[in-house]
Amino acid sequence: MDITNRFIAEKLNLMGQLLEIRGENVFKIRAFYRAADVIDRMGSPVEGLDETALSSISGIGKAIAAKIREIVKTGTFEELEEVRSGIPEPLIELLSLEGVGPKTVSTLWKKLNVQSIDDLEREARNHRIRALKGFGEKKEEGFMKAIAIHREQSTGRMTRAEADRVVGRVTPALHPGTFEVAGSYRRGKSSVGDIDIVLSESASSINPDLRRVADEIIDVGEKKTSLKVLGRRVDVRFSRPGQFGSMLLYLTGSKAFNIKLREIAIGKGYKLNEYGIEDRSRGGLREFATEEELFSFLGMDYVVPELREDWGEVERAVAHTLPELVTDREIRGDLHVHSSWTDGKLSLPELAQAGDEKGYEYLLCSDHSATLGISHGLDEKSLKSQAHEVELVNRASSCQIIHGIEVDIMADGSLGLESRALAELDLVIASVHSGFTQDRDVMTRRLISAIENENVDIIGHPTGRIMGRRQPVAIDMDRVIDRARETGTALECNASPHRLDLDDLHIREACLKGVRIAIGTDAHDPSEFGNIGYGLLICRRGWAGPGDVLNTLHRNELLEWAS
DNA sequence: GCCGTTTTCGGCCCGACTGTTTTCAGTCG
Repeated sequence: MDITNRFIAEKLNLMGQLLEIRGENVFKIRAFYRAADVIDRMGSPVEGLDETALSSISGIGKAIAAKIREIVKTGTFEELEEVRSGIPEPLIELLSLEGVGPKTVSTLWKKLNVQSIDDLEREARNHRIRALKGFGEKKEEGFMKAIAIHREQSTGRMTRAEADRVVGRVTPALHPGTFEVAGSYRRGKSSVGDIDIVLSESASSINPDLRRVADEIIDVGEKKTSLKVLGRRVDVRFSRPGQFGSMLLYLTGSKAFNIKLREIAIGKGYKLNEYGIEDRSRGGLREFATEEELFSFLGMDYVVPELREDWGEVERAVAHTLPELVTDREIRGDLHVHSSWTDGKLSLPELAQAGDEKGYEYLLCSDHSATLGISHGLDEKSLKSQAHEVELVNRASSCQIIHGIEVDIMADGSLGLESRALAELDLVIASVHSGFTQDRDVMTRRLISAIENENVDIIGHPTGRIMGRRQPVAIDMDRVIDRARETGTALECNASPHRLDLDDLHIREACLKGVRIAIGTDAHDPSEFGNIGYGLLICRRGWAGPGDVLNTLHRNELLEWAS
């Protein structure tokens, strides 16, 4: 059985939670959380690393390195099992309740023998909690409410499309130029937890407008207001215009990035917070209306939001060696669209026209192959007719249709169409659409045999994940990326907000190794062409430069690359 | 438990908000 980074991170995280409930040293606890976070965010598996290699990773020392080795060998570690044996397992679920942390759990457990959410509900209903020191009526009500929320929704994250709908509802209530959406939304993450907005107007002047667009007001304060909009949490933070830069920086995060920046400030004798920078010895607050001024004050280059993850960008900004990222100006076309020849809505002439309107040089028409029954896929014969129509349409349009296909990768790694048919096409995308539950080794070999096929140019949505619906397939991405580099095959960044596949970390790994990325919207409908922006954000988060992305090539360069 | 061109010991990001309190603990982001 493979030990994934996620699995290791979960064990370390669990250790942190258990130690919290036990009331251990907070810095020891933090060390476990930090190590878990570091492991979880690493692009390549740590399973094969020895203790020396592990402890050279920042945030992992000798002790945790040894525990990771133990997890790889046995699936757990001795100290974890020891701590776990003294604490009832359901206690941990209590931590997922809003407003309930380790101290609360610990007190409830020791004083009232509350071991589960059901226990807590019973005690709260019988008003036995208010009798405890430090607890009262409000706390009891809060617990009941938190339990209700917990049961109602195991709160999933939003897709970017959903986040855009929430933002689109809130921002008309705000005045242009007075606000910025911050948080993971601004960083371009593939999914978003809640929406954070920084606003340079005062609470009193704007709150009535916000009330109108909200389903519910959660909190109202002088410094921040929390709303529920379209069922999602929106936090609005008020800032004086003169302090807007530091507030925006703070609320954009990521948390790890903020901590790194504060450490840099400390190293220079300053204290950084959301109001500005204080001189630790002389006092006095220096304010920043823009983020650019703040970065400059700290001697750093401006770090775009997409890079703010503490993946090495802070050091690069200090050394003035930040990478050049791909931008929308360099995108010359969409490398994955469907037509009405199969399950798409637009005919080829309509596609070409839509491409024109987007200012594209080309669109890669990649309909499904016949093996995928549901979408009336193309066979060799219909591909020939389609090729003929493509030729006709291209004569009348400035946006050129590149004739391709999205061919199925079958369970055994073979392709859904004969090589003879594929060889006729300009570009071939190969994707997995079935048999997602194969084990890791089989799935990896399946993808690699598609990569090795001489006709395949791009692997479509390589992990197959669909947000909130389907987990990514088990796959050895290192091996896939290595083989893609050796064969000159590109990997897709599927820009559908439900997929965003590959995601940022894998894009980063691929680019580091010299594998090209193809951004494709997988559009079946004209409204989906705009999704290209989501894919672009993910690529930028993966540190992709213009040279890493196939869509920056001119049509003739692209066709040459594919041949 | 982790970390280090000022440190191998003594630090570890910082503030808002709530509910419980007469000055603070706990939780959250």
